[in-house]
Amino acid sequence: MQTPTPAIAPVQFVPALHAGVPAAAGQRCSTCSRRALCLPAGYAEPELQAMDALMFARRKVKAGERLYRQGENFHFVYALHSGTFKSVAAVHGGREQVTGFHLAGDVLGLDALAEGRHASEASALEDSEVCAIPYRQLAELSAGSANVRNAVSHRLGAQIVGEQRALLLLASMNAEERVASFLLDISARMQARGYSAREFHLRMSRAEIGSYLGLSLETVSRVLSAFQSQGLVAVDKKNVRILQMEGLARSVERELH
Amino acid sequence: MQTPTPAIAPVQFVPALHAGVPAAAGQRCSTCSRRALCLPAGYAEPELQAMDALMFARRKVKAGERLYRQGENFHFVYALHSGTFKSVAAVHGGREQVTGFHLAGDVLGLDALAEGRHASEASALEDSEVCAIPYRQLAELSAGSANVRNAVSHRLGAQIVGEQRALLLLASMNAEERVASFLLDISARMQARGYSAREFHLRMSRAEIGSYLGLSLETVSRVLSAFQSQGLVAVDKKNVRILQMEGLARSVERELH
DNA sequence: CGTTTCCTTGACTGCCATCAAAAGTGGTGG
DNA sequence: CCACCACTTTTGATGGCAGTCAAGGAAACG
Repeated sequence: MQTPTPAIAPVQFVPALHAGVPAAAGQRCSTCSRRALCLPAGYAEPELQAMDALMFARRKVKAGERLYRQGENFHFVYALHSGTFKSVAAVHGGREQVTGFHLAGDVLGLDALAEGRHASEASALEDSEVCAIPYRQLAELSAGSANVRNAVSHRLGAQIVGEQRALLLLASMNAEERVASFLLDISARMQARGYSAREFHLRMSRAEIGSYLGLSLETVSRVLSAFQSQGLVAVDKKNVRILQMEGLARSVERELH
Repeated sequence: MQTPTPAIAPVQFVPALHAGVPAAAGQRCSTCSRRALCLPAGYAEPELQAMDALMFARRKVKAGERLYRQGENFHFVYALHSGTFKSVAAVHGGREQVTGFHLAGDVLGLDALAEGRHASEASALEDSEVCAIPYRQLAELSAGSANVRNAVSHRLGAQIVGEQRALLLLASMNAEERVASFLLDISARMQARGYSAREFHLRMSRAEIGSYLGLSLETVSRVLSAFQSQGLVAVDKKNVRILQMEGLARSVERELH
């Protein structure tokens, strides 16, 4: 059997500053209030100091602005300090597909690892702040520290597992199960960030939820109305209050009739 | 805002041998015919020697046997030397969902990176051989070598991108587009391994294809029959011959009416 | 050779997309 | 402050795609 040339694209690191957008340089992880949620969770003092030494920039990103675009060269991973983002992949026919939503502490941009180019774009759903961490420097740091290696690996693994969960959702759930699953997911992530698990504000539109869940925006709206009339949730526009957490959970798991 | 305790589970490495199954120890990447396809693609001499020094085991896995199970502790990543595997995640209600198919050169088991436990199970679709590489040793190797780091990162990134592609498929394609997309994917991967892109043997059942594509097995069968009657493919049981590659590609992209 | 599993094809049903319209919301500028 | 416009959301009516149920046939397995 002939072995063709390896399919591994060399990762290009261009040591240029990211285009546009003023940035406050020199952020310190060691004094950051979001540290426990973020990439440096579990770092010891030496690694924290090393992260500090990177002196990476914190950028403000306004609602609707993009952090990176599909096909763009890979320079930075972005730690989401505050705000909300969506990831969007453009499909062949110009249509867009939302592949994920991101909250504070999430790390964006890892989908560029394979090809050295971003496979999706990330845009802000509200005014947000991100720490732009040069990936090459992070990789170098990981050579010297098992903690850094583990943290990066953990993020990558979490993204893989998260996408697998989304696959399960899309492949095997009906509309009600998908929407219930979505609400519970957001709820758990809000709680993990210290917010209420029972009441939160959705930053994304029905159309974006629908794209993410593989449903039309009308179906999302209808299911939310149905949940409301069943007394499971109270929905007022983008504000959601969960009234019966277990009822929602049952909506997800009731596929074994 | 209160920051809760970090959600990072410590990865447990138990230095025990993998249970059961006789194994031929001491494989050498440097003399392996699959090297160019596999994890060590792009390694230089020093890294190859280091991989050789791991002296990891090659295991034979018979059709139907499992490499690891959901929830099992993470010890090894598996480089698929020959054969075919499927990854399966069990959903809450006992139902199963195929999350991927794997061919020679693919690396299995990376979904355990996040939690230290496998998030899915891998079972062989035919008699196969895998190289069981102790992850802890691979991680240590990656501390010293940028090539090893890049190779591992590249695999992780490829898995992320691959799952994103599957998300797009499930969220936005109809049955014909999904099946066409599946056939083209298998075709491209066979070609990348030096086999014919136009004629191959599917190792998986219609039910497994359906689970992977989010379709019923009957629908998979019907779409294959339809493609056959359109002269796009010739299907005989599990043997597939692609007659009009462009026709299939058009089936995927014709969603912009 | 019998048994089991897999595949194909048909008939029917139902879930959800699509089309459509009305009501609500937010932003802008006169 | 209010009028105006664009956008989002909700709700209804309809139709189509694919799931489900069912049965016959083919292949694989022991």
